[in-house]
Amino acid sequence: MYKMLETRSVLNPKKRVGDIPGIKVGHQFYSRAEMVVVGFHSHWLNGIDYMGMAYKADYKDYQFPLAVAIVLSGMYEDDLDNADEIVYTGQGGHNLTGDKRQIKDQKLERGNLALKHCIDRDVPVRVIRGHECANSYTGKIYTYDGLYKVVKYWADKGISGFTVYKYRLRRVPGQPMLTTNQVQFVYGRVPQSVSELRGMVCEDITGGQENYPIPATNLVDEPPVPPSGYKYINSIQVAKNVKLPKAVAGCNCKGSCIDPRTCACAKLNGSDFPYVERDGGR
DNA sequence: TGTCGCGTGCGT
DNA sequence: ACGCACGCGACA
Repeated sequence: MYKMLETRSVLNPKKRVGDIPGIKVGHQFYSRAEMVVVGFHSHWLNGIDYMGMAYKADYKDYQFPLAVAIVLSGMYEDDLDNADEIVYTGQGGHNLTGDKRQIKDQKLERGNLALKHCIDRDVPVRVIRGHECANSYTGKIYTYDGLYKVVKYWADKGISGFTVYKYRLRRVPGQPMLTTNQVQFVYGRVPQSVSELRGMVCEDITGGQENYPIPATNLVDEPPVPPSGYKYINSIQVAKNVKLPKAVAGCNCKGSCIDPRTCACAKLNGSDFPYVERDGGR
């Protein structure tokens, strides 16, 4: 422990906004602790890493607390991950153990307040995604996916009926392509055989819920990392613990209410994808 | 596979 | 000094 503190003080004693020297987009960590050690994300449990009031003197004109990094692991039921666009759920009211669902209303404080303050002055946030990975000693791998900007936030009623704060993040352009789970969907092209697809990571990301399988390939990761942290319902990527509600009797939505969390009768209607499905995992 | 409980740095 | 938090390993 002393060593970790020492190391940390040597590497990046102070939190900072934006990139950390030596850690490029696509960098893979094998545990949360590794990120703590290099000061990339200074919590081993928290999703939101932010600079507290102590940093106020260093960054005049900025509102504090101010967020610098977040981790997406697919643990929050109200998250939506769409690669370049993310809807991230704030912290709090979360049942850390057991079913990992929301059990209380969230408040606009701590990390939630810190993310809100990022909007005011376009402060970019480092985004790290967690994937399941058999090769890692923790069974998980965490990848730096680049800087995102928080473009808006709002309060919402989450799936479990409690107030959650949501943050829409958009990836800053001009960065290397998403190296983690750069999953290229081959929807629309029927391969002669499965083996024809290079870098196949998943034969059907919908898990058989669609009429046609939607395979995904990954030509970037070495070895390829399959989509795992999230699951797909009606082609919509949702957190793992999202459960399909009962179909609304007599609903004639014909797929228009395509969010599976509000309507079980939503169907995939042709090529009309409400969310881009380029990104597989998490 | 799911659940449980210990775990610890950081912000207040 | 206290409480929070998107891990992690253990056990069944």
